[in-house]
Amino acid sequence: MSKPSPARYRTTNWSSYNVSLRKRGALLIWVDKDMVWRAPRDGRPGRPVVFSDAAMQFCLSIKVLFKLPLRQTAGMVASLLRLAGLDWPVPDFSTLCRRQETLAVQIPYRRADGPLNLLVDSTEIKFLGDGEWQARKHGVQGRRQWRKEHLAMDPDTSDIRPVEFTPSRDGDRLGQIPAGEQIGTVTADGAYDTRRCHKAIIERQAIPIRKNGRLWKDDCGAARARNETLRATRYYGRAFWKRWTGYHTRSRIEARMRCLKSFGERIMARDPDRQTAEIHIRVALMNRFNALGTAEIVRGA
DNA sequence: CGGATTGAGTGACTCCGCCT
DNA sequence: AGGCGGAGTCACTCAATCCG
Repeated sequence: MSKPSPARYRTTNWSSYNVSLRKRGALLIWVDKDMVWRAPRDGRPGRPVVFSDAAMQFCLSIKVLFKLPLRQTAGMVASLLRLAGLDWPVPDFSTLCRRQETLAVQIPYRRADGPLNLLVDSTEIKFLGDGEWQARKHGVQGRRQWRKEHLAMDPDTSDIRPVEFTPSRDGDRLGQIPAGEQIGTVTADGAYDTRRCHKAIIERQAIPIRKNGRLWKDDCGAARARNETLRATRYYGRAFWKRWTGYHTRSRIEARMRCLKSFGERIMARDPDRQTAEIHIRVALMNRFNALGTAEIVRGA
């Protein structure tokens, strides 16, 4: 048996790995200045991770951005690094695939002062194709597979905050917002008007807001808070309420949804975890580009 | 030192989509 | 419709590291 070639990549000077890419000319605008290509020692037994999560996210970002398959992504990243004059190894496409499954994508976001007001919406993204493997894997036959994707936008910065991405039959959760962060209001449509959602929102001491609806039974804190909101809405009327809650800004999150869809209607990954990672990478890219500059619209004199 | 653990590389398998 | 190439995933193997 022929033994694996000595290294497809030249041996690397590991000590140079911690050099900030930005200092290298910032060839790649979405690379964080603190990005470390090589994974730090984690002290666990076993073969250590070669590539850091940041490196993985970078490679997968290239993949998403240029709509490349895994194999071509590895080649493109190698080429980019060469252009940047960096002698760094590039993960194998198989490594990319495996690490994508467990990758915790870092989604950059900016924060304005004051409590966070969230606009929540969801959209659906189609699986790759309708092949038999899906029916086999997911036990659903003859039905198109969709993933529901939840986005929460911070209207102050237009950044998308970490989202929950669940199979459509699962419930909704207000996850991934740091526990220390104060949430002011959560604005969502009727799809989120469930007791579980309200419970999650009330637990964070936030005010849930929705368009219209009937009163619930006053049997728990979540229901009472919701009823109060509804009564206020009815009392003051829709127009005032709209101004009060800024509901019209919902159109902004729908614009962000369209933006997200511009990455393509389909996700390449087949496994749910990898799909989640892929969506998160799209969101991270959107926020990154958003942070580069957003049009500021002011009323004329 | 050697077993346990875990990540990376390799080849094979399967699916998708294009082409004929 | 079927062939074929490209692509994603998986099982297996190898390699590196920890720990008793």
